[in-house]
Amino acid sequence: MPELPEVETVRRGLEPAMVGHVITHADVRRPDLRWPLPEGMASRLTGARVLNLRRRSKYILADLSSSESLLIHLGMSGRMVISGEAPGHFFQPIVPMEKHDHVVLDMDGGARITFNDARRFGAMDLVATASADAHPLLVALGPEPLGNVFDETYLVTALRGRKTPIKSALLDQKLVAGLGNIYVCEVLHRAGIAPTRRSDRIAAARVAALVPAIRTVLTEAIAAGGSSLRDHRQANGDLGYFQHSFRVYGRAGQPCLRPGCGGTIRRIVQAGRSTFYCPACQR
DNA sequence: CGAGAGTCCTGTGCGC
DNA sequence: TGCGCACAGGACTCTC
Repeated sequence: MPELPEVETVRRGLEPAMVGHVITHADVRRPDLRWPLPEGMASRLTGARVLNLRRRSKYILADLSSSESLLIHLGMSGRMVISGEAPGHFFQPIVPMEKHDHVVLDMDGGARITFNDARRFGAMDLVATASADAHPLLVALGPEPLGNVFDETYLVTALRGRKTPIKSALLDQKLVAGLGNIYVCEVLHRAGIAPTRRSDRIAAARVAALVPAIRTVLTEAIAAGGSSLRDHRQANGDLGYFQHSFRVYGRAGQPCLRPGCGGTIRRIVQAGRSTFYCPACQR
């Protein structure tokens, strides 16, 4: 699935097609994704103008002129595909309908937004804009890793007393919101911390070093348009290319890329998810 | 409460 | 070519 950089890339790609434009037609092609879609979704969207698109963690929020916000989560395999055109933008010719196209939005500028999600772990909901932050899916999320609240002091405090492996802690969206399996692996390699290490047994200085490592990896990944492995595309159809910058993810058996390390990347399983790391330079 | 396992769903790639 | 299995970028829900 899309992690924070992929979601941010999608959000940015949607902006020219959606922001300032009215949804002229909404086609809701099945009653549910991960959960039931909201009651009357198509009619509540039709005629609404998209005021802006924002991101919270791995969620996209479209604030509408109807005082509601459309909440979107891409799950593991969700994609937003833009076709048609918007004033000053040509995306691609309107694409024929495909399997797993679940929601289609036509904008008055001429763009069509198609939400496709094979595995249907994605979600959409409509919520009053004024209380969007209180939505059950958002209310317990931790700070944004690229925001001001997330800093060395916060992370040191948050990890204190946690016995869980640092990999699991960083995947916990209540601790910090937006990291997923790939970027946690990459961050831990850059910080030189073993993914299996107990969270409460990492020296404060090394925990502090995680903060710039997280910021750097996420920022670089956003600049690269995210990572395209299977499903992720930028909304304009382009592939992201941060996967070429992976130092550990998917590289089991290959040499560690840290200069002078000479170790070999290993794959282990933690909490049912693959972890990639270098046993030689991650401690 | 924290931590781990099970769960949802479909597609793909691999070994045989 | 077909079959079965492992695995996939998430995260909620249940159990201990």
